[in-house]
Amino acid sequence: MTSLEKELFEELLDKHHLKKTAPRLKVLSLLSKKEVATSQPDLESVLNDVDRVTLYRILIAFEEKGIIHKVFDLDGTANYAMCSPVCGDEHHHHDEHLHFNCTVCKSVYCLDDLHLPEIKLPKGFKVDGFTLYAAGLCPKCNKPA
Amino acid sequence: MTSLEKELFEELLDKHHLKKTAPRLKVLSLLSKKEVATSQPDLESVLNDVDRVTLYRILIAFEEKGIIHKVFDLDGTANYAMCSPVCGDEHHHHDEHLHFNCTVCKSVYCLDDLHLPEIKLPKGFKVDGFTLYAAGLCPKCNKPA
DNA sequence: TTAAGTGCAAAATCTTTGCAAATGT
DNA sequence: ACATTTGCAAAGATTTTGCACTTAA
Repeated sequence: MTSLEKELFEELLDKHHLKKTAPRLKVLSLLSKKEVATSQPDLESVLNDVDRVTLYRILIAFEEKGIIHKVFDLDGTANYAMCSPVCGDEHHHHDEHLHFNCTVCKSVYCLDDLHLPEIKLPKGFKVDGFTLYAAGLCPKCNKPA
Repeated sequence: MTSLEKELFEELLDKHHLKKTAPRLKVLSLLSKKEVATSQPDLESVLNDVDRVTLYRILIAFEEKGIIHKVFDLDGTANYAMCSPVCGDEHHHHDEHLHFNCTVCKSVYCLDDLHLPEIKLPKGFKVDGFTLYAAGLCPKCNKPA
């Protein structure tokens, strides 16, 4: 973790009135490094010096504050990813992103900036937001053999 | 369960080489009655004479055969719904449906027949199928007070 | 100093597995 | 009769809760 990154993370924690503790910085560092969403078990195995319970609590806190968000992969396991660089305020959650599930490597990509076309629902439904899941092959697994 | 329904369910089970047992018929009857997807805990509480383990196994078997499908609500809990009337063959799963999550009553509607507009992904991704989630108010909860 | 956060132990849940008894074909 | 399917008991895994100790502010 570069010192620049560290500053960024500390700023982020400050902004949300969270203390800048080692476990939290580790989680942020890890998630921000990855372009894909990471499952709780995966995080756990990498952060093996952080207590499992602490990890749970960090993830919950981060999600509440809008620092990270949860997406579910095809098996229904929760994966966590940073909210796009500076979406992070608690009220404005733009959920209009695409989550891409790779069927081979199981990675979950959050393709945040993508315009969804207008979609019309049957009468009576009032839509607050969309989330689109796509399944298929990610660039890495789509390489010709 | 009318005798007509019963016939239908038995036929369905036959088609998939599953025995027509009481627990299975109950699950089918329950799910087919509901327009919305039902969570495993909900099913469990209604089918209180069916063992929890049996329910797990029935749901797994039905899903494998393509009789029902799983959708995840906003909290990540799995909800089960009948596959649309006669989609039920194991190979052709048209996943192009919209799952609507009501934020008030938590119901999950499967709006199967809905055309999704074309969506373009970044280079390198190969898409097999889309699933669209929408959150908001369902017709019931959207009624003026 | 003190409120927030961590880590451990223990409870509560949820899910899976093994096997004998029951059931459908 | 035979292969499935069920129900129970027990193992395994996951998640939550309580509380004393530590740490950032």
